[in-house]
Amino acid sequence: MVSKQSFITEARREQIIKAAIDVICEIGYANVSLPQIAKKANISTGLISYHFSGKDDLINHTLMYLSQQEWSYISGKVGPKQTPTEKLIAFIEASIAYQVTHQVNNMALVEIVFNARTPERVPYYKIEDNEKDALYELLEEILCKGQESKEFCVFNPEVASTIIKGAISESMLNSKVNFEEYSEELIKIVLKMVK
Amino acid sequence: MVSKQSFITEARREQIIKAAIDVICEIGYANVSLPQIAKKANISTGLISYHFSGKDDLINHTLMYLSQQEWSYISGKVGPKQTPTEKLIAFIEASIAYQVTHQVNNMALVEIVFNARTPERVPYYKIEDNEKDALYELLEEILCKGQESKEFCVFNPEVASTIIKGAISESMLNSKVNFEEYSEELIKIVLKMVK
Amino acid sequence: MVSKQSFITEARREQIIKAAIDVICEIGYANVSLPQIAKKANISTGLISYHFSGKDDLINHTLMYLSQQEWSYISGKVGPKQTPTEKLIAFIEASIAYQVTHQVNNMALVEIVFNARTPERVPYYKIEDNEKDALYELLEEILCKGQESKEFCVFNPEVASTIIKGAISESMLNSKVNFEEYSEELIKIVLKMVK
Amino acid sequence: MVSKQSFITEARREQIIKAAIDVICEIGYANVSLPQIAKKANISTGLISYHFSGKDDLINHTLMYLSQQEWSYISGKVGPKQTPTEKLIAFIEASIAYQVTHQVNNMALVEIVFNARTPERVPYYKIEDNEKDALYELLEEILCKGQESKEFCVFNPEVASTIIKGAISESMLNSKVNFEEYSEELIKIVLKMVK
DNA sequence: CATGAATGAGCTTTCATTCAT
DNA sequence: AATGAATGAAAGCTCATTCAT
Repeated sequence: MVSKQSFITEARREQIIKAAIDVICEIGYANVSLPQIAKKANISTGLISYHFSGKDDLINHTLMYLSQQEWSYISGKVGPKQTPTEKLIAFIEASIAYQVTHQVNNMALVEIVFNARTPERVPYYKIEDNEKDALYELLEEILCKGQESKEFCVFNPEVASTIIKGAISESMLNSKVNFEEYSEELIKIVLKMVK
Repeated sequence: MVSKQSFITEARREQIIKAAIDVICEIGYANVSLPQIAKKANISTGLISYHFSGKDDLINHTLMYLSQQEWSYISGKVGPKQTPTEKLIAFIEASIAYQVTHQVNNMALVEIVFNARTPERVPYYKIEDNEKDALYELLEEILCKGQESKEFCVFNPEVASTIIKGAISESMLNSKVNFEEYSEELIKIVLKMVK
Repeated sequence: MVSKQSFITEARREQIIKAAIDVICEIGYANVSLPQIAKKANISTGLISYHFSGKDDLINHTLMYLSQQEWSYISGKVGPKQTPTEKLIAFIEASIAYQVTHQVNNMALVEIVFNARTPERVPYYKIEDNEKDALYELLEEILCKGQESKEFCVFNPEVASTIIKGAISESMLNSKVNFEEYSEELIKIVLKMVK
Repeated sequence: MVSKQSFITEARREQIIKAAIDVICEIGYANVSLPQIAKKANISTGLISYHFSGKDDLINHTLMYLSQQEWSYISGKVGPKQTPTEKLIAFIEASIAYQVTHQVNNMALVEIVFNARTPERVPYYKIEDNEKDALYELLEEILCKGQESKEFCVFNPEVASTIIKGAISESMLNSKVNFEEYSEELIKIVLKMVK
């Protein structure tokens, strides 16, 4: 049983994280401040410090929250599929769909990953993150399984997964792109690539 | 004729821009401040305000500088090539080579594009930038020419260029990637894709 | 009869006071905060506010506690002695011994006396404090009795007591001092002074 | 030649230090804040940070300023005297006179010494400070010279100097004390002690 | 052209205190 | 009697910018 107190705390923490996500999207990571997050959440600034050990801690928890959301969405779509080809298609479709249906989440994730740094000033995008890598590993695993079963041809799976991930990420940046069309085309090209 | 004053001014501006690039790489866009750039350039903070109308202005000029550097490097490699296939290969090779030989420039460019926002809080990565688009257009042009000359098969050139650009960008984020190998593999796969 | 409730209350209050003494020694009066005292006592911050009307109230009770400890220690050693000379020696010995055997208490006392102020910003070391003055009065009484009985020569007892008190206090500040030697020497000199 | 710029800076630094001294006396070390010092000096808070690297730095410079003031006053009175006895008398007279004529300085010095701590939380009164020790050494030197010339009798000079220093310091704390009388009496007693 | 002095706003963090439970 | 949640104020510090020189 979860005590009432820890329930309140958990609810508050999630409320703060969601406010952080909104503010990050609206004004950008570089301009985010605790007072603005507090304002968005209609609480006092001090309450954020009460529930998180500091700004870094809040950002890290927000990143974890966002990574888990993305992971559970995509892996949920891929899991039920049987063959590597089906899984690969599902992976691409789900990845792009997530960017459309969870725009705010996706944008906040990008903002954090490309802006946050460790206290030693190492950029987050140069660190190995479990959740981020989890999606990479899922994709690589699909590609390898496909090669083992001879459904896919011979290619370097790591390079291929990087290409696919890059193509997915890039779609967000090209405002001219129609996501449905892009998704279909990307699947066609990728299938041509791996078959 | 360029006056002596404007010559000094130009030299100063470039000195400041280069210092800004270094500092952005070292501590990240979100942590950059004019005093730190001034320190790196061994000048007073006020001098930056004298040569640029503000922090935003300096960032914008730095971005333009970086975009032009990248553009001239890549287009310089692509230009001499004759056939679309050769041009495509040269584009990919040059793009990845630039990331390796101009790491600091590339990193600063990424930092700015993914962090800076207009005064209205619109992220730079959602705006159409002339220089950024210039590379996109060059790539799309290569692809279209190749399709016209029947060297390339039928595919949506906009989607394809987004995929290629994404694959190039992503390489920077995957620390495990060996750039030479990645470049070769990517060319193979892209050729398979377009042929 | 003391009720169970007030017994618990008293125990809590002493627990908090002792935690306050420890924290004051460790980080200094100027840096002390209720949360840190609560942490040291393994209780919630709110509980301190429940048992004391505020931070000032806690400090005042801590000061009273420390003054009483010192007073009972020293007066306990002096009381049994018979002659003024014996009492004077006992006073000096006990005063210096207390600083050695109750270092933490002594240090916390000094920290509070030299740092705390009334709400009107009057420093505690400029106020007449009953317990602090009690020791002064004891010493002056000894000196006067000795003059009355002709054991001591003629001198201004108030000045002499201030000198003796100062010599005792100062010993704490000179890290080179060996307390046993200092105590012996001080007694010699004081006896020479009063005889 | 001192440049005009460094002159302005020096004047500002001294102005800030003097404001700090006043505020420390008025509200006590534990309550001092940069905004209050700035208010007293009629400048912005940021300007203090511009001239000093931080609050600690300002406090340290204030302490140095106060120590040097005291040292130059006392050593200035002692220096011209010829015999150890004369020097000893001058030392005591000057020490107590300084406390009377420079009450604010003396109080601020006491506040800092008894309240400030290093970043590692070591109290200043447990550290060896050059200026503080300078006065101690001057006194000990006087005592030793007097013993060498047989003007003074045999005693432990370190203990004696601690006693004298303590007697001087304590005078500040006893509000009943008349300083002139105290000075005279103390000299009498000390001379009796050393002769 | 260049500097150093100066300001005011903003940030992160900590604190004393209150209150519902 | 005791806790945890919450607030508002204040702290130290850094910043972007301006300005006199």
